[in-house]
Amino acid sequence: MSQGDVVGPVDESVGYVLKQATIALRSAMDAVLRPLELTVPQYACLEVLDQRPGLSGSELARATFVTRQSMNLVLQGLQQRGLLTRTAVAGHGKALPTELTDAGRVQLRAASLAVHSIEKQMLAPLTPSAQQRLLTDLAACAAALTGERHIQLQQHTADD
Amino acid sequence: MSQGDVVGPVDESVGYVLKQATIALRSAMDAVLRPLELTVPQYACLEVLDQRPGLSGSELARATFVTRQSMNLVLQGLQQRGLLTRTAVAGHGKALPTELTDAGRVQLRAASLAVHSIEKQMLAPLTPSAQQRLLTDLAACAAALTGERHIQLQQHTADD
DNA sequence: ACCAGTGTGTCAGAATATTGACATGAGTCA
DNA sequence: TGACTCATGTCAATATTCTGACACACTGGT
Repeated sequence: MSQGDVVGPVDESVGYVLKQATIALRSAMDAVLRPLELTVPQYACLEVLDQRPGLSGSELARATFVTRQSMNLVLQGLQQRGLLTRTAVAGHGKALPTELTDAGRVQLRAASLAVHSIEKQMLAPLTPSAQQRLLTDLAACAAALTGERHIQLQQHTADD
Repeated sequence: MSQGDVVGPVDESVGYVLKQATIALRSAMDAVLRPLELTVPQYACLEVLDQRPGLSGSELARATFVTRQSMNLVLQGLQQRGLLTRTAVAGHGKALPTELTDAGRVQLRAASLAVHSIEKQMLAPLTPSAQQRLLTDLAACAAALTGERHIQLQQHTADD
């Protein structure tokens, strides 16, 4: 913004590369998830739920970056297939703790294997340390944007 | 898949971190784009079109990772606002080269500045070399997935 | 005990993107 | 020249997601 920043080709933009990677991963994921009759949001829901049982729909929604309403539809589909339970019907108004059933865990196990295989393939061109660095840097980038309310105190870590 | 791979917390998964970063960027982008009355897809279209004038709708769609149909709607909106032109109406059937108008370029200039500011903020926690590395690695990851038809010959580059 | 404030689940409507399909024009090859 | 294939633009229908809104339950303070 200060000096005359030439825009440069789009493929040097974070947004472009990020979208490219996201699309590629998303596409590969629902290719391997389709045989299991699972969508990506459904898989994400199962995965989070396995690691943090008893989460409510709203909490699940926040954890998977969707709205409560969208998560609700996901949960309905999963519940109808007997993959999870929601403490019966409480009529109206309060948090419904959600948990995986045995069938849900079985399904998740298969899905998790498939997805991890994809992620492994995606990271294959990178060395293990480069993989770890990618995750760390990506998380830092996201934090730099979401925590924009505060001034990020930039400490120059001479990492390379 | 071979050895007993513990699934581990989701936040160590590429997919999770990738989605996190994508959501953060997307959200920040349409926050700064909204005052300009531009959506993210619209901005992407303008940006690509500025760098590669004369592109057809289908080519534009591929460049921005959406379908022809979606791009068509984007183009219609942009055209109605006088931000781009499409060589009149050719009735039916053939590629319509698209170009930015002067107004389009002006609008893009403002949008580009805003978006670049966001991207800069996003990459702020990283050193310049780490930023470059992130882009490169991300592109490599995407390529590893989209070019999955071939066996990727893994050449161990001892980079770190 | 009362009452605002917050969080949650759910319903309804709108917006957006996708899939499927078709007609048209261009290029290729016999 | 004619037939075939391919790519493009567009229409229609479907699907997915989001925004807005409401009722209900728990928590805090008074």
